[in-house]
Amino acid sequence: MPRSALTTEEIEAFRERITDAATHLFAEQGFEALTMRAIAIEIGCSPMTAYRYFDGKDDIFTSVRARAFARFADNQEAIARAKHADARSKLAALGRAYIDFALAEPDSYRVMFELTQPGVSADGELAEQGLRAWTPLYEAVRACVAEGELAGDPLVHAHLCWAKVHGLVTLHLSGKLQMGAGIGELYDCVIADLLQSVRPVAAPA
Amino acid sequence: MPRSALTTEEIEAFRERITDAATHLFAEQGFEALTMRAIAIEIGCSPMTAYRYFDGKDDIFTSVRARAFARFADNQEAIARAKHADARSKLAALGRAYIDFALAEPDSYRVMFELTQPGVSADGELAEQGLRAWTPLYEAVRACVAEGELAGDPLVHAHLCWAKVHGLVTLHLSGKLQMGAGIGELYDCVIADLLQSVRPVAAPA
DNA sequence: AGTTTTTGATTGACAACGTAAAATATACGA
DNA sequence: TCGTATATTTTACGTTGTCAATCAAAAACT
Repeated sequence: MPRSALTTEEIEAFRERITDAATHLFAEQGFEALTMRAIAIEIGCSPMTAYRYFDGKDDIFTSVRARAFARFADNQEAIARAKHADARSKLAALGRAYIDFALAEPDSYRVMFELTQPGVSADGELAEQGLRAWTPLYEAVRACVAEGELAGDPLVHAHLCWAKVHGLVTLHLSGKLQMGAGIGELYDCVIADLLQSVRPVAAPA
Repeated sequence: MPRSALTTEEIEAFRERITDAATHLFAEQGFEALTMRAIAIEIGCSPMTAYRYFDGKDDIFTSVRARAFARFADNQEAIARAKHADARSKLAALGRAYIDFALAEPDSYRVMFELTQPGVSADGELAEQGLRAWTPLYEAVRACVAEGELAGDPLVHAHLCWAKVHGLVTLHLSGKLQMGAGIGELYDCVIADLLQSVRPVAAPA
């Protein structure tokens, strides 16, 4: 019949090459340099070749985001696997790692959270890696509940912890913070605040 | 000599018309619909006319962002002017108003914080309105310090408060929160956490 | 072996984008 | 009325994402 159809592995390999090129271009020269033709040059093929492996540019970008989430999830999972004195210090370590990752790779963090346009499907690889990235923090908070360090709903408190680090990182990366130096102190405080909020507190008004 | 040059007021009026049209287009059909030619149609003139009043599309977009910040600043200042029982309840009210604004006008909030590309100048109308929007929160925290509700650096704590509400709102608007309902509870908790963090606490580890 | 058929990759083209340059319209001082 | 400085439009160029048509290659059947 036909020329031997591409294996699933071959397809996945090519998808990975394209995602690699796109990730590289984005990290190197920013979003507006992420072009179909630029990707094609990087790959060494025609601009239309990518269309056989992706639905279009948005799909490629979604793949880039999923990869960024995957690397972030790897990072968080590694911290979660490491030994910690107790649940609270584990949570603090996860928060530190979260911030460190975002500041070490601001482009990755931006592509994960900032350039999110509505209309992307909630399922697929992106959702899966996003869940992976979120799980360590959630489990750490649940552990704090199990050890009696936390009174309320773990889901609520985990979201609160996430919002604190995410908010500070986002404001920092977009240049909104008014304090030039002393940012380190600010991050210390947000970590301390993470731990403080998981102590039993009076019910909110 | 020449045909009478445009007055400063006329120029400002035209700039406002363009900003109006751009704001409207963005809120109505999203970012990708914000086009030079679409603005021109909305205004009723040629696509190149806007270039006499703005440096280009980025400049127009910056003006849209400045306007969004201005409306947000108006909102915050109104809350700050109102009467409150004490400094802590004033801070809580500002936090509530922050969240309410962001959820009521997600497009405005997004244009303020999400689509921020590096390279925009830090001065001008945008920076001015951004400062206006930030000041009420900062002053409220400073008042908490003055009333002995807060031990540390007001600048640090104000940034922390900002990060908390901004982080939660941003995660919510980008669809990252895992809790379908119960979001109201989450926002209640972040407000409570705002107040809790301005109580004297032990020095961070 | 030669032809057909199926699949992958390329080329060409199109509409839309931002915007530089050239051309045109407009209104006042002479 | 005419000249000139200013406001606006027209034209055009390079780039973008992507559809349609074309090309290339390789396995299967005659």
